[in-house]
Amino acid sequence: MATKTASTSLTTIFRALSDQTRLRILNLLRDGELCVCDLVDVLDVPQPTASRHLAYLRKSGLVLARKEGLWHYYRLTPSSSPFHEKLWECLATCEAVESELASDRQQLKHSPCRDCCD
Amino acid sequence: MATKTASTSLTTIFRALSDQTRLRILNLLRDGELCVCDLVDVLDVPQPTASRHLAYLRKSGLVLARKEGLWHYYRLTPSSSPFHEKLWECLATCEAVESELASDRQQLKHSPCRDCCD
DNA sequence: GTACTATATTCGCATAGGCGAATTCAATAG
DNA sequence: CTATTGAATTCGCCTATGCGAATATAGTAC
Repeated sequence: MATKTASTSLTTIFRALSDQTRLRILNLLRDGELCVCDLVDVLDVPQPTASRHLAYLRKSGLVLARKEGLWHYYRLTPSSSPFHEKLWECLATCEAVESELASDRQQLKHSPCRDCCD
Repeated sequence: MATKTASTSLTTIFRALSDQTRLRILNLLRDGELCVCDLVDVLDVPQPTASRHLAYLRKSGLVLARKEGLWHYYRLTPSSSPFHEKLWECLATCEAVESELASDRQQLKHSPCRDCCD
């Protein structure tokens, strides 16, 4: 199973971005770390769905997790290569293409859960 | 089928990049346009495979095709938005991550078919 | 210990998408 | 017209992956 890991790392990363829910998660994390409840709230998806996609993003190395009591905070992995840096720059331009991404972040600002976790 | 087109255009593009063969094709096209026979030669894949992936890239808007007699030339779609531009910049950094992409382009320089088509 | 809460994982199912093989289409040459 | 060549498409088959539902885990409070 791990035989082709090395040669497929880039495709794994792009595949992580090829799902609307994961793209929305990554876009939301651009503002800083969020707990799963924040994401569930803004994305309006079942909690297991959010967790599943976060697991995918963790495995592909795009996000990092941090536990604090019951809350698990996720954040974007800091860029560690020119590729990684360009990828985040590319992510930052996605909002201009899809309005849903922009409205997600707008909603985040007014989220009551966001305030309590901050 | 076209109901969710608008909300999935970004994911469609990232999915196009999430396949190793398509990634190799896009990377090769960074040097300029190539015909299908060039790609088949360098990628070492069956011709229908190359055509199938090129069709995918065409539909996702990442490449443009041009006919000239029997030959079909493909090239990267010129960037038309900040997102598109960043995506190509990101593509340009992929070679440093995966050596296969770099060796593909090396091979292209020595390809006899490349010379005949040029 | 039990109860509660936040998150993660598993299961079963359905769809998407990749591949090899064969076929078809398109353009040129004779 | 036929033959040839470059490219595209179709057909089965198989694997990957997304989802909803249910369950499990982990941490806190009592």
